[in-house]
Amino acid sequence: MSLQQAILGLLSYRPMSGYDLKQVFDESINNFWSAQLSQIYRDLGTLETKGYVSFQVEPQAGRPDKKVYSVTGEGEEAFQSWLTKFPESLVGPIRDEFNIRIFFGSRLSDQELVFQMERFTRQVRKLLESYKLVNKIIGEYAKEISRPEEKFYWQLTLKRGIMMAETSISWAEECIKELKEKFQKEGEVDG
Amino acid sequence: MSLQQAILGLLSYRPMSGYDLKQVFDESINNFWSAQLSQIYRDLGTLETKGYVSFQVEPQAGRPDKKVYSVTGEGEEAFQSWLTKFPESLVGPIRDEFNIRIFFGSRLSDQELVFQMERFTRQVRKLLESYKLVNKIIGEYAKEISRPEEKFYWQLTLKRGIMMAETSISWAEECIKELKEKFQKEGEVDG
DNA sequence: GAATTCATGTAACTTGTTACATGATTTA
DNA sequence: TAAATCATGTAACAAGTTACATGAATTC
Repeated sequence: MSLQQAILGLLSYRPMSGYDLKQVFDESINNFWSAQLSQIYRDLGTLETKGYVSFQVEPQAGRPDKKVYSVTGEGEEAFQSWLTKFPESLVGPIRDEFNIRIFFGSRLSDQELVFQMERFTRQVRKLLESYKLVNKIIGEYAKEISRPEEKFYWQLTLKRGIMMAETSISWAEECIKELKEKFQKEGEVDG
Repeated sequence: MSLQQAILGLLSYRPMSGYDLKQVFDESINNFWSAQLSQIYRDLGTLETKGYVSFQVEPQAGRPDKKVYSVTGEGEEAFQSWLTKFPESLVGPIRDEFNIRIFFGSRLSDQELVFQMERFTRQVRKLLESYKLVNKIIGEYAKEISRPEEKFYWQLTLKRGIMMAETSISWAEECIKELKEKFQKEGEVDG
């Protein structure tokens, strides 16, 4: 459901093709909602059947034709009504495969866990770096679509991603410390 | 995929019915992986077809029969091999509907956003409270299954949940502050 | 008397992922 | 010459959600 809403919201800024939408997802929304191209195309189809979007074919020289989608009046209405109806529960389920492996960590060596945790922090640090870039893109994009007032809200959501990433790093570092202490103690007992 | 692995891992501690598994998910794993009962039953079926689990029917007085599942040798092997093979990317996609609404926050009033943010913090605070309970359950459960060494790893994953929840609250409070500043400024301009 | 707990599931549906297919143009 | 980019999608599958069905026992 939410992917369709996100698509409607993005199209309300400016008409786009499925391919364009994928770029926007990857360089901004990705932080809290990701989407595969195949899913975007499918949901654009569903939205069209519902009458929430319509498209115009834009021929291109030496490139495949573009289908440029825009939100219809009905779509605009549906999106606005979805947006204002916040669900009772604002905290959704989390799914994290890394945590499952840590949960069953007794089956792995503590050295292996430290190694994976370090790999984890490196990946999250990269993510954090990419967020800095997103911050720039946000400002430019807001100007591009002549909606400077959007920037404020986009930054709120980005801020959350940044804070979460920073917390992830702190957590992993804490884990590494505890794991190292653990196998130092165990070493003492053994030796 | 991961749900099946989580089920195998939990069953390796002690044989359980689908219903039992649901309880364990709800009061511990829920923090980073949730599951519907219907999905658990389905995946138990799939695991059985794969030969990774087997069950024994346990008749009960005045209650429906229990199907108590346990991990087979093959299942044990499959789980261990999954566990040791960490994927290249340790940071999975996030999906958060609340963030989508904030992202498109310019379509809502700042007062409404403050209201929802406050509701959000209250819900996360409740979650945090429930984590304290989980902490107790973890200790008891580790003893119950005679695996005191598990507690350490369970606490690592729980710690992450706690830190994430705390960060969410900080973020929302920061947002509320900024939103209030925003509409105070706008009030000044208007008045 | 109504709701919750225990215990099983099925069916229908929605959402997300992976692989495949096409084909020109541009960059390394 | 291989790959990435632009641009469309389809098909098959996996995973997750919601609604429905049964039925006794217990608690409010």
